Amino acid sequence: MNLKQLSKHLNLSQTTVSRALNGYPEVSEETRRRVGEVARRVGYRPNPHAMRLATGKSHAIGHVLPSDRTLMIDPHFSDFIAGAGDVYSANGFDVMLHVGGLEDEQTVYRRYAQSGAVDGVVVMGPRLQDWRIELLTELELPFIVHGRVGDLEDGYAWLDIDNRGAFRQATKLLTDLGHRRIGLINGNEAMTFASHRRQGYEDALLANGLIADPTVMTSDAMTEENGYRQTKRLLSLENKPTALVFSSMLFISGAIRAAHEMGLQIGSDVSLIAHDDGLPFLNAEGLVPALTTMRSSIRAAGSRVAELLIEMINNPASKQPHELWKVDLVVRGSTGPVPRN
Amino acid sequence: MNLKQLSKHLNLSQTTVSRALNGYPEVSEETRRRVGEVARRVGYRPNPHAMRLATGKSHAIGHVLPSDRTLMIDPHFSDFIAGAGDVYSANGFDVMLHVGGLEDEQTVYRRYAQSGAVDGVVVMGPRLQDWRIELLTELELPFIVHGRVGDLEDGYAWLDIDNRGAFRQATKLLTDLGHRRIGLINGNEAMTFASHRRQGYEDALLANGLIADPTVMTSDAMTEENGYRQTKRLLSLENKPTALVFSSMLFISGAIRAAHEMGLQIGSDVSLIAHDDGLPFLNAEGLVPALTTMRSSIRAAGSRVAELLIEMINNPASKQPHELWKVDLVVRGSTGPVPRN
DNA sequence: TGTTTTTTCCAAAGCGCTTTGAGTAAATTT
DNA sequence: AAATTTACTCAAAGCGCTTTGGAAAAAACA
Repeated sequence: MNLKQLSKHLNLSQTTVSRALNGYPEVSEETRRRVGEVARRVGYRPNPHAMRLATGKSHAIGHVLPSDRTLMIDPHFSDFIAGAGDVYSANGFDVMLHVGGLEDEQTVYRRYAQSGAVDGVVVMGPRLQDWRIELLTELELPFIVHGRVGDLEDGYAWLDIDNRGAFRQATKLLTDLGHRRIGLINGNEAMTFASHRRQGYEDALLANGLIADPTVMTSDAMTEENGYRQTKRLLSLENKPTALVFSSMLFISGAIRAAHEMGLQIGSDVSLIAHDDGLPFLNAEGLVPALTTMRSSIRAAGSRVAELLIEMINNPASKQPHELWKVDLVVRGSTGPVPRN
Repeated sequence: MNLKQLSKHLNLSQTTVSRALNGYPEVSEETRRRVGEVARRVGYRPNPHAMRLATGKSHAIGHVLPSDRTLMIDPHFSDFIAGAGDVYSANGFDVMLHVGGLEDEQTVYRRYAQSGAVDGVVVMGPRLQDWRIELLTELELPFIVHGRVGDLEDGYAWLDIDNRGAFRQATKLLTDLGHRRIGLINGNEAMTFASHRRQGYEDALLANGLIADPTVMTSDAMTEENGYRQTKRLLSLENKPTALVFSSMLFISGAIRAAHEMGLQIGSDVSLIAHDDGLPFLNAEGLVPALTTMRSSIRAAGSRVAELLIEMINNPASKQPHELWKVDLVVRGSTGPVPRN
């Protein structure tokens, strides 16, 4: 059933029916009601391709997974998109996903922009230097970044969590507990989030007159295995740290394993604290002892990013949103006073 | 730059240019070459919406995440789609993703079918009873299932791994090592894959004259926490199992944690074996001892599923593919002879 | 009553592509 | 040389929607 048939069925012109359906004012309430009624009854659904062709709007959002995508993004993607998806579909937007393939990432964006395949894109996993911002700006394709590009705050829309503040606070918690030698097990620091986390960590150390020691700082793919290796390595050092700060829950199982293996009690012999994105298969509270975390729902971020982008699309005049989310520090049993000896 | 402009530029009709570009035979090689050349030079790209409207083909594949989606799907989704994405983009297909939202899942499929928004869909995470097969068949929307629906093997396209065989083999490995009391820590058995795994486990037990004991079998969300809890619970039983079979690596960190905590040596006091989908952040080999696994790349499955679906779409006459993949059993240090005492 | 404004509706022109049905020039047959 | 085939190319008609520019009918005004 298409518009033509529907309008014939109603004894109205296509124009009127279209207008009635799309809420234009040039049609009487009575007519609108009648049209809506019949449309519903016969199950009329406008053909999206025709609509897109006619309007030039695609009602779709693009998500392009970087081809050099890493563990910084992948395991978190499902959750992020789960949050965003709710919002998209509530607003009648489709999501167009692109991952890998021969076509290089830049080409994909160009294609999106030029063809109007999507009305906007969300940029995930920004790096300290990120060509995507420039490209998308030039292409005039609306976009929002989940995270930030280095310390750049203007000229593009973003939603980020306060990684720096979170790690500052977390590290401060440890120094307040008397720890003086604190390790950082970070993700790849070419990524902005990891860089910011390191800064926060260093902030807190500096505030205590401590200087960050590269020998107890790592920057690596966020895997269980690296969590294990690095923890083991750091805790085997001559001058070993008494506390460790982790950039991801993905490290944690490995870290716990390493600590156990070395006969160290978590929360007393060594304090652990991790950033927790709320991945549903890794619950910080279920650990023993429960893990002290910096908690921030990546899923909620997904929802909000989607909202903001849709707002930008519907209202291009609105000003670029910049949202910095506070991260909650949840103190649990894995952090304790520095062991004396 | 659109077709009209391009054809004017070439002094040819739109028809000829279109045909030249799309490989129709009615155009001379010389013309085709020239058209291709110029099109490339000016960066002509057909408008996808117009193409879709004209042909009725969308060149897009739908992935609908179940609204009651679970941990059976989510953490694996990124990897599956990473595999599929390569194939999609190599073949010029977009992926249309739908997750959650108000609109119920069934409506989404109906919309897809009726509007031609996608040329086909892949069904993920099939259950023992799954309404999606019936619906999609009725809608005549090409689809392929990753997994199977209960024991149904015909009437729809699928690619599955031999879960039953894998778990039979894994369990047999344990019985061969002398284990007689073996626990199963499974995912939600309403899902086909989990059900099949249980069958395989039971097969092997039966083959040894053992009967499956429900007290050492669990069916639960695949999380670290449940891995810990269930392992701890089972290993605390009066008549405790000497070996455990896990349906997912997601359980494993928790399980190891539990074993450590109880002072049990993995591989000697208790044997562990898990199914490994190859999630990149959880490496079975990096564990200590390295974990014995049933390994099957979910990413490779994604690629193959995509290939098969595209083949079905391009060639509707072809017969429904049914592929059952063998799962490799990789024996490592976490399994050993039953402890005597 | 005639004129102007408002309300309600419509015909037709796109949007950018594919595809049908023909037409012309060149090559081949008769 | 005429008739037939073959090889190329084209004009025009969709695909199903939105939207422009009016027109007719109804309401308001003079």
